[in-house]
Amino acid sequence: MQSFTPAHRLKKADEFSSVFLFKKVRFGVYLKIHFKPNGLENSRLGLVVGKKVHKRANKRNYMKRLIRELFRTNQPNWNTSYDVIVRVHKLFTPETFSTLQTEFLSLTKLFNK
RNA sequence: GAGAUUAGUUUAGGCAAUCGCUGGUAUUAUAAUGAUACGAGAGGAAAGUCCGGACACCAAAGGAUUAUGGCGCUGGGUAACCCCCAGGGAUGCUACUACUACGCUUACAUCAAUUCUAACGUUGUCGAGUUGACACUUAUGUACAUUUGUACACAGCGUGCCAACUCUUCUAGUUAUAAUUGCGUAUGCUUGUAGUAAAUUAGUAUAACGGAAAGUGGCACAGAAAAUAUACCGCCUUUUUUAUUAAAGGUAAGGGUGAAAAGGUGCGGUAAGAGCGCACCGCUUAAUUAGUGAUAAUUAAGGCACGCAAAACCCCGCUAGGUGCAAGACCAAAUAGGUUGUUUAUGACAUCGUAAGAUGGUGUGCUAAUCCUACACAUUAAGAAUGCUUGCAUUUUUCAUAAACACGGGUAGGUUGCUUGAGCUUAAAAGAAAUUUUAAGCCUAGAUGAAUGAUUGCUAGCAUGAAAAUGUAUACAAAAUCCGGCUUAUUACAACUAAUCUCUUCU
RNA sequence: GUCCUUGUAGUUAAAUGGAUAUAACAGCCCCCUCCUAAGGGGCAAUUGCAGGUUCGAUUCCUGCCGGGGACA
Repeated sequence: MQSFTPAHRLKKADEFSSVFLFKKVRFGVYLKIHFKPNGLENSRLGLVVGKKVHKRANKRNYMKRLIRELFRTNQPNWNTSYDVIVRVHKLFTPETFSTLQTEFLSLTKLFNK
């Protein structure tokens, strides 16, 4: 089921820091993905988009929405449920969206069934 | 008329499908979340946080004063304003008028210079040199007084001028004609160029636009003088001298300095000058008239006394209590703690010592937990009743410690504040406008690691293209308690307004 | 979210509203030395940006831009 409810969000600071401390990272040109398998029914997503990527809020919000959409469409294919934190460290726009999509899929190929 | 640029105002594409997200309403299940259906879901600046408010809490009897900050032409609008509308004056820019200078075109006449040609002229003229005379200059010497001056004599160099002689060149010079250039006068320039202290008229733009005649301070350098005016070069008079040399006095027109020079321009006037007098303009004061008022106009008087800067201090008038929705209100876990309440348990012991105290035991702390060791702390007081062995025991109250439960505060967390409002749309009325009033209709985001997205199709539009068609479908930027403004960002699309420039046509 | 503070050579600082913006260290060039060090001389700033007030602005005023910090 391709849905995205509040149960799919990482919210507390403890949850974030536990994923960071697990120290499993995958790098790409635009993204950095921290992940940790959790024992829950759902995978959960956390996003980090810093002000250094772009100064304006509308561009940062756009990037967050795109990543959330990719997470929503792809996470039912994963073998178990993970806690995932995606960090953006380069600006992308609607023109570079397709390269971002291929990058995200290659980075999350590990999780697939 | 067309195009471009700049500035400003308005607008900020539409319809549909699939998969998702956040609220709302209804139904239904479960017990607080799920399912189904319906309908809603980002701006003109949501931004910057620069002003003004609503709202909430805190403080505060009421009033006044002081300090500090803000504002500052007039009238109106507004809940309020560093906001808006209208007006006043000021300043800048553009054009016009007037004046000045320069340039160009054409014409005229005369003068000057240069050139060409012709005539006259060669007993001439120009240049250079030598000699001499005179004048200036004055070393030096002598005499007299004494740190220097006076008188006399006076060489040489140099300068000026005159005379004579010598040398060199071959045309100088005069007259006439023509050409060129310059000056002058007049005319025109179908926007020629540049400027103008105080000014005229029109248009347009700008803004922290009270007071410099309450007081204190400032105005570098330059310059005579920088705010109590003053006199460098000058101008004039008188006296003086061989001499425009010197002295005294008058003056501030002109020059010079500076960002700024003590009302401006013109005429008269004067020895030269001066608001000394007059005309126009500006300034000050008073009166009258017009206007709600800022202010304007007119008249009279003054005769310049009053330079700039308050975005230096300051003075005058008006105005402001503080903190911000993370305000504030409510519910409330674990752990710890509470001058709270109830119940239960334990304790207030032994030896030595006159006493102070010491030792041991017991308890608590230190540990994730247990034991040992070390360390730290505590080991305390008072009253009543009953019994008898009369100073002991028991009971009880108070006290201390521990545990449990309750209570209240309160953290994490949650709920609320939260969106019906100085609201929006339409119409009518009042007003010059900002704006206001009335009537009818409407409900239009509310997130919290923070929703409003992704994909696809059609289409308005834009670009390319003869067409078919192809491409693009976009600028600046996203709510965070809510409103009114200001400031800043943006032209992608479309419309309108103004200014400037270019091109074309007509007169 | 509400506030405070600050911006000057590469760095750290200075400056009365008055003219080529000052000093130290670092950098570059030249001199000195056989070479280096030390020493001497020079260069290097659109005073964050844009407006305004003023005869004149690093300084005064306004608006933007950036840096740092505080509260909870």
